[in-house]
Amino acid sequence: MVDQDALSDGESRHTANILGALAVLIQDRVESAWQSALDLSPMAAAAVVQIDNEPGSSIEQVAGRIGLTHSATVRVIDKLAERGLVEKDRARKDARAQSLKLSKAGKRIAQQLHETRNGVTDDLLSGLDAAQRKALEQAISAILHRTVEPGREADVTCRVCDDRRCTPDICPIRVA
Amino acid sequence: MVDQDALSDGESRHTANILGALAVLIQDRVESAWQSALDLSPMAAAAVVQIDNEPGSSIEQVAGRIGLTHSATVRVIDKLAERGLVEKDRARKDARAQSLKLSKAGKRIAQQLHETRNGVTDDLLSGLDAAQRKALEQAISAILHRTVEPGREADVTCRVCDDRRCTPDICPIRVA
DNA sequence: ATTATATGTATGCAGTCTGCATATAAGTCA
DNA sequence: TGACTTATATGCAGACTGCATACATATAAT
Repeated sequence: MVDQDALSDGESRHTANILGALAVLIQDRVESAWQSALDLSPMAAAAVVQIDNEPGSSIEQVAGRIGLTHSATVRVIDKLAERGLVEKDRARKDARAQSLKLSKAGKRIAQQLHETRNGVTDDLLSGLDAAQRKALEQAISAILHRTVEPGREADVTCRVCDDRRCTPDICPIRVA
Repeated sequence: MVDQDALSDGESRHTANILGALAVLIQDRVESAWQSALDLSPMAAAAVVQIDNEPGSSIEQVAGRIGLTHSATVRVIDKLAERGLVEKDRARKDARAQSLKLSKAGKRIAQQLHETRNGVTDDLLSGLDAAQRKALEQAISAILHRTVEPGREADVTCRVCDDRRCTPDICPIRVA
């Protein structure tokens, strides 16, 4: 039985499959390392990153950028606050909203979180030569640029990115 | 503050980060499509794929290949059996073990599951030209071949792969 | 054959994560 | 002032998971 895919090229069929396997591998390694080394769930890690990147954010804003409902985000941040990683302050301008920021311990966790994730992805790349890396960079950039729609999906896709490694002006998802 | 990564090349630092973002994107799209279109959790999908690939497997064997504990796998398969997707029969050789196989509906779901995942990854590749695809294939193959350790991690990484697109003799994780 | 051990399944229990519905507080506008 | 919107918080329920344990079956040693 032949499947009805858009791509008829047999080579690309294989490429698409191993691309999916690579995604599984990366997420498995990153998330299990976060859990075991830092006791952070995937969404807790995302919340930490977002509060680190945009101090003063409200819960609502963080929820939108990590792709959770508001109530789920309230609980994620509640747990982080109980652990002393996040500090809540009612904002001056709008007394409804929380103004979130990381404590010193939270900032430390944020750095470790990025190091952990970067350790995984750097290790994957470390066996490639310069030409292979350049080709990979170019292909990934093209994919992200073409397929990620701006707005919510872009934010959610970048929810755990390291902004020291991908500022908005070079992010293939953001760049025009 | 400069971080202490193995890779000092600034270009590779960016590449590693967007590689991580790509993994997030793929897993988000695949898993949310499975959930909304087929009502399958990520691990339920993996169990279906594994039973499809190796009919007659025991629960224990499936657990090992998808990376869950035995008890969690019992429940995943129990739910699939309740839905009529999986059929359990006590094996003849060993009356302790279940011999799992997919029902007709289960096989249909398995095909849809692969089509859904392939739809996501094919779409990502569809904007690349032949040279880019070839370079990507080659880089991903090199990464998987070098970094995935045989045995448990290999099995778990391949837990939702489409064996019509990646037979063991061409799988970069399996080949010597 | 009997007994001890190992293997495969199943289940009680608890903990985490999530979404929906709802309640409360605070801001906005007619 | 009153109606509406926005931001947060919480009760509730459901899904998923691991640990500890119970039970059945197989295997091996005596």
